[in-house]
Amino acid sequence: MKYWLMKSEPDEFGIEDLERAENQTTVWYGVRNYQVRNFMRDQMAVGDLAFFYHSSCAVPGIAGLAEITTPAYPDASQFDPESKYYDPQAKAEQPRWLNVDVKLVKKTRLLSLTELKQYPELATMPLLARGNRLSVTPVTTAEWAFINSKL
DNA sequence: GCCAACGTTGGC
DNA sequence: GCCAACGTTGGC
Repeated sequence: MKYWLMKSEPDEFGIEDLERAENQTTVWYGVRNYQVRNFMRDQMAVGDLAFFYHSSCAVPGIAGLAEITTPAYPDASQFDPESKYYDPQAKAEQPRWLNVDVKLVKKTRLLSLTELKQYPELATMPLLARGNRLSVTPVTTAEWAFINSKL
């Protein structure tokens, strides 16, 4: 099993939205970055766990834990001209973009980015690397355990 | 295949 | 709202 960190803007979809969602599950759609798509396609598996991270907000940080509940499958929004994630170059017979479903495991206290940066144990996390913009990044077993001990 | 221009992300 | 960082696009 692998561990991940998945970013979402709480103004768009936050941990409370996941809590309220049917089955406390949502489609993690809208990924339009090849590296992230490949993570989902090649490395993610059902049962993997993820930190649910709030980005682009007043206090960015980890807000909860979630579980991957499906393999990667085609992201429907790429075919929807009404969607802001519409990709006119995506073809139904060869979808370009994939998504997975995630289910809430639990809401946690908000472990802020500021606090994450204070732990030397976490210094090598891609999240904390300069200029990192990936919305999904891998988390090591050690990082997963360490962060959980602080939640 | 190079690389400048452009768009997006995301912390501050 | 600013701006650094980075990915993508498109002209050549």
